[in-house]
Amino acid sequence: MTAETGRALSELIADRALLGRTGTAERVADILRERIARGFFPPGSRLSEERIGNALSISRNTLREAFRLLTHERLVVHRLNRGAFVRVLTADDIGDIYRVRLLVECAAVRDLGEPGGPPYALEAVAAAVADGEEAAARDDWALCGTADIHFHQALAGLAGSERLDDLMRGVLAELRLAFHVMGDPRRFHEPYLSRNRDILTALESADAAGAERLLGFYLEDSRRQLIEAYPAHAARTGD
Amino acid sequence: MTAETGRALSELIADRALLGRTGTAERVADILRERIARGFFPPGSRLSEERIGNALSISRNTLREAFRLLTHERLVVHRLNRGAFVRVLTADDIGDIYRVRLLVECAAVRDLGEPGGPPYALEAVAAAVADGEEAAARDDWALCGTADIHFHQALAGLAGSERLDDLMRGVLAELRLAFHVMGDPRRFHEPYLSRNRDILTALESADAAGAERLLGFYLEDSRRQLIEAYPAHAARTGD
DNA sequence: GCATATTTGTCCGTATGTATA
DNA sequence: CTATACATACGGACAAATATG
Repeated sequence: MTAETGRALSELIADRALLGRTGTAERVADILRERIARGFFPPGSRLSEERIGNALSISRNTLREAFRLLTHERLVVHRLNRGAFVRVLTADDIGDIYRVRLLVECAAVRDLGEPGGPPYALEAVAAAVADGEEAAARDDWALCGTADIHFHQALAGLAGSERLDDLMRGVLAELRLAFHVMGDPRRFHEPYLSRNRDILTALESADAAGAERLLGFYLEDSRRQLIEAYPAHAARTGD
Repeated sequence: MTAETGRALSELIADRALLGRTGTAERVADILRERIARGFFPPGSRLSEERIGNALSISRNTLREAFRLLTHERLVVHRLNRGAFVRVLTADDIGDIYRVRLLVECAAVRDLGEPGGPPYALEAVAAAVADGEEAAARDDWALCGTADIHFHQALAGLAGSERLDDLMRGVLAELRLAFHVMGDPRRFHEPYLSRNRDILTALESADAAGAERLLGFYLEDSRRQLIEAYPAHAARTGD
């Protein structure tokens, strides 16, 4: 058992007290999803049915249902007769994720300029920008990464589509897997703080076209930086 | 048991011979997905664990895993302690589906005009148009609806994104649920045959902007027609 | 290459809680 | 209010595949 795995299991046991109510499988999936997002279960690690089932005091059948949920969110891969593993993204995955982001996020921002759309609801966007700046002030770069993801989720949310929200929630959760195989989160997240605020400012000035342009540059820069830094680690964890 | 349900169960038993190998739950989900798409299990019908499990000779645990898969595809809703039901779309759902279609399909077509994109791969689009025309010639309007969905899936596929393909596959499968509560499929599908071909022709002429414009009108007309015809049935099946 | 131990895949039977008649 | 039907979750069982020595 690795040190990370041991710590993750302690946290799981602590969470056990909270799952008394309804929908056990969904609750288990929620817990595992958060552990994966936080990096307690890093990409590539195996999710043992026996070990996690014992830690949470749930049956294998229930745990397997939770795995199914996470598999469909692409956070877990299921290899036949070998079990469940935390997904390891390829460089192609990252490219595809950014293709989706560029398409959806830019369209959501652009359509704000069209007549007949709902009134701007920038509260969530502004809150995410503030959270990111606050986290940076406290040198909490993991939290800053979370705020950045919330910022982009809020941008996509401006489209007002339940299905696009689901898509982006999933895609950005996947992207987090890539963050965990990158070192130096500060160097990766810090430069984008001010660019997030610039985009918010443009939106508040009703300059949808300007916001879209800034966002396009942002995503292209981010994609390039991530893909260039990625392969070194991918070679280690791929199979 | 209704007549439709009885027929569906016979078909399920016939399918039993095919699911001997691996991944039982996925195979069961495949079968149920096709039955739902074809309308053997119409929107609103209950999917009894015992009945279907007996018909397919599989255990409840395996069947429940199949239900989970379909639930995450939004084809099935799971009400706590009441079981699994084929989903009944609301008018809002249809509106959201068309918002996604407009955004994704138009962007996929538009980006074809940009430099550096992959070479046009219109084979699947052209094949879907031909399939639709052939089905119409044989008065098979269910098959014509299938071809129409394949046409739009192929359009979205021009973006070359695995995740967008998944999104559109799910969204268009949902849209099929709406088709099943509408009568007169001929009146609904026939007018769009020539419009599909017009879009294809524009793409073959490298006129991405023209294709995008035609597609936008198409989707707006289709959305309006569907939503106007929908509420009469929604009132009957909604709860 | 072979034998063993571990882990997963599938299924059953049962106890409990919930909604409906 | 009681009774019935059903879904949920559990624990145990066995076969099959994999990993380990």
